[in-house]
Amino acid sequence: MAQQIKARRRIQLSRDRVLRAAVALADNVGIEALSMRNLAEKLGVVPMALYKHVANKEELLDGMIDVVVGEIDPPAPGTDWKTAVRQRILSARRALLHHPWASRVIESKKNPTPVVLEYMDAMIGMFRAGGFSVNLTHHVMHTIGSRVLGFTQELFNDSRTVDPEMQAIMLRELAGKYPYVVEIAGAASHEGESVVGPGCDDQFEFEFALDLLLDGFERLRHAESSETTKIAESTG
Amino acid sequence: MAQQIKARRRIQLSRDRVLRAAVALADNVGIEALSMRNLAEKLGVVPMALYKHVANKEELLDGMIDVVVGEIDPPAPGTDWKTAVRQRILSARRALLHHPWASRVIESKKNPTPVVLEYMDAMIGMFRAGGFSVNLTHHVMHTIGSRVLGFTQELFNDSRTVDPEMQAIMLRELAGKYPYVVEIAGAASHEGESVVGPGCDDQFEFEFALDLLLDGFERLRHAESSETTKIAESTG
DNA sequence: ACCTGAACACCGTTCAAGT
DNA sequence: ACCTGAACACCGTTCAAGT
Repeated sequence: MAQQIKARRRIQLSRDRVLRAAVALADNVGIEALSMRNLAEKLGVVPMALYKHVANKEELLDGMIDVVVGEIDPPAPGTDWKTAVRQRILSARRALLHHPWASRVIESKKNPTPVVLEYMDAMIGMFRAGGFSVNLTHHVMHTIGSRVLGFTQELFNDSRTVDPEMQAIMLRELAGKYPYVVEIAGAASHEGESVVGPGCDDQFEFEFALDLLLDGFERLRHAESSETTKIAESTG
Repeated sequence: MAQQIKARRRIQLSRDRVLRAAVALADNVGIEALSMRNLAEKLGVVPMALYKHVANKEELLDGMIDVVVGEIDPPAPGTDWKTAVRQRILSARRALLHHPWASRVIESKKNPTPVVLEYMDAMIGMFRAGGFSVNLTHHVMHTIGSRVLGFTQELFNDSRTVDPEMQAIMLRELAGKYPYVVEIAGAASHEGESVVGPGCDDQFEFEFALDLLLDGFERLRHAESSETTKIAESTG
């Protein structure tokens, strides 16, 4: 019996196994509850054993990001830039939604991991292939911001589990203090159920914003290329 | 001498004094180095004394956010929605830039503080006064996201102090691996100085994105009101 | 040479003992 | 009743002692 447990613990620890266990643990208990000690226990290993495979917690988090970004579908070949960008971003969103902690960890890093850099490079390449100039592509990438990885920081953070206390307060007192907020919150939840929650359709809002941005980019690209055409005509 | 020190420590501790000291400390040493023990020492007070004025660290952070949001200029009266929104957001940006930790703390909260709610309410009110429907305002607020408070999460986090190691790596190896990233990084730093850093003009990029969004919103509002006019005409 | 238990220097917060 | 020192239950990581 004890031997069996020992045998199970003997499954070779590898960087990959450490990272996958860390991702699973963060998915289950939340990123704030993920600790080196905690993760080691889950793997049936002494805390210091982890340091064979990751230099420190920072590197562990880097590796976890790479696992998540690795779940993003490869770019679809042979489509126009707008469709290609849209599809890839929505795929990134799907991956990120499976790991709610990932966006926060990505933000907290000050240097992107090679895997993230590769993703960004491919995205920039889509715009360049679509006829955007280097400069316009640069501005466009800044404008799209974190949405390029499928997330935005929501100021009202968690719309799924609305604090019932918050909900109660909102309805009585706050309707007088924040009439516009309440007006919008009320309009968003015409589905029934509750008056405040479950809030709005996050996917719809994400795509609404994404499409507004992509339409804006398209307009700027046309303006840019007609600029060039005009110059070519006047000098040609 | 000892009496003098004692006297200084006797300056009445108040919630306000605690919050201001916390903001100053976070400004100086960074949010990750701000601890209850740390802050207490700065105030010449025993750690537990703080708990008289804030229930816990969470509430301390809430209070700190309120201090920062309180630095945002009031909305300018008597201008069109676009100018008013633009000015307020740029003022928010100015406030947030003085406290680099603030955006991260705001994001990490799951319920907005009353002060943030009030700010949001005023912003929503600007759109409503500008003729936006409740639904369109809702979508617009989601689209603008955290930019409404003057910040976006930068995926390449700190453009001011570029890691020299990163810089060195980028130039040699990575130029082959991430050609598009390097192309953009190169174009952004035509000022001279260094090839990668100091990167791009954050303020320009922020305003570029903000204006693209505001233009998009304006277009949608016009589409919406001409919709209404058409219906009014056909039924009138 | 490799592995690992104990220890270090922190945290936020509880709680009981002091005034 | 108020204040506060010690203690609790954590953390990431170092380091020396064991094999």
